[in-house]
Amino acid sequence: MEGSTPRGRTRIQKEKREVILEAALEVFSTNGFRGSTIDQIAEAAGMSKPNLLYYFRRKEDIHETLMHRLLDTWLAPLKELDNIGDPMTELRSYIRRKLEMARDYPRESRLFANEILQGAPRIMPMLEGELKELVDEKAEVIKGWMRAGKIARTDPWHLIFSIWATTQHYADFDVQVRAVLGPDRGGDGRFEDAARFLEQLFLEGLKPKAG
Amino acid sequence: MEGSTPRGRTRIQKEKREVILEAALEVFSTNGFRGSTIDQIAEAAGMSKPNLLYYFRRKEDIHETLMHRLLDTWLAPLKELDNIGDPMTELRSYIRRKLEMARDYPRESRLFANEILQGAPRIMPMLEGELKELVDEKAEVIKGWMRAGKIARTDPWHLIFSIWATTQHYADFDVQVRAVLGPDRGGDGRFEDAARFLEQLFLEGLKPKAG
DNA sequence: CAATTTTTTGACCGAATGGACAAACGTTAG
DNA sequence: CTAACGTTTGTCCATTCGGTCAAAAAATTG
Repeated sequence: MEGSTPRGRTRIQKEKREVILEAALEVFSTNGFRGSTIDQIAEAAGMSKPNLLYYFRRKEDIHETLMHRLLDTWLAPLKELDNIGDPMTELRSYIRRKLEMARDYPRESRLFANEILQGAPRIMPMLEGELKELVDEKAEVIKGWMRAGKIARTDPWHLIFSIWATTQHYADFDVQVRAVLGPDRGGDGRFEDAARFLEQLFLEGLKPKAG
Repeated sequence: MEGSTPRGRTRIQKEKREVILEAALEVFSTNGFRGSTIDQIAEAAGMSKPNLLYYFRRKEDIHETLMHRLLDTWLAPLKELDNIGDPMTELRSYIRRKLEMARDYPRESRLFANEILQGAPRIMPMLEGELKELVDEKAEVIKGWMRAGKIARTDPWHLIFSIWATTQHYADFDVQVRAVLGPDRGGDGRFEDAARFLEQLFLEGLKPKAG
């Protein structure tokens, strides 16, 4: 007999859950959690509301599943920051990768931003646990680079914040960026321009001082 | 008694409208527009729902009034960016002022962020009009500094974006910042640390290259 | 094929929500 | 006192929304 949480998931269940999550990502990221309705998600997923609720019992279950997946993807670039390679190269790669994620996964970025903006009610423990540990660990790596005179001495935590802020800005504030740049400069090239600018800002700004 | 009610708005009306806007700022900035209810705002303002609706006919009227005021305040620092003073000093002042606004008016920042995140449905014309013009104008000022060799050559628009992103990050992503910094470093001092870091990043990153 | 299980949907429910409205309340002027 | 005006609230309404349920429709299995 099957238990309360059927581990055995049929082919249809797996597929439909994916379709729902994809639709929910679209809807949640543009309307926020409370601003989204199950009907909207169901329609975007091409099924009826009761049918959707057959796969996810509650609206919040969809959001939770989405958020849980997101975090793994989202932190992957930082995890790759390694103290093996050349510090400046490592930093440049990290900035590049984060900017690429803002370009290729803007919905995920907005979903995350929405959650944080509202006070992170559903992922607070994760921020104080997993995320803090990871950042602290990488801050140590960066501190090592500073001690070795490879990059300028500064606050590693705020350095990480500034990389997050500047790169995610191009996903979260995309409409503003495009509006300000206008039709000519606001096209696809904006990410290249941003990459060039950020690279210059961070690499020059973090050049080690003699002495 | 005559002339004591300019433009047909009594003293009580002015006062109560202020109370409501203050309450609405609190509620909207933490729950978003759709996530906020008139009842919540009314309770925060210390009055009944019908009474609130006596001062603002619709929920959206409150939001609109709030948003309109916000924009003036929000763009003031950039308007002050002047080509009279020393470029580096001007930039430092601008960064300082923006960071102070993130510290002192986080609710306003979140309200704005919420609006942009949702695609700026209510303020799009403003972004493409007033805001774009202002930024274009200031970009010219910055370009002048670059031509004069006062700061490094780079993209002025993305420079402005990066200042917006890094400073507003401390308001919009406040919970994440505090969670990552932890109880010790996440206290009131975090803004001083941020100011020090950002100053270093931008001033070093924008130092003019010889030649 | 029939039996059984999984998937889908129409109809429905209760709670929340934005908003309307008239009655009541308070204040001031005659 | 009354009349007039601005303010406040209890009550009500229509809609929306999250979620349930039973029963039909596919799909799977023996």
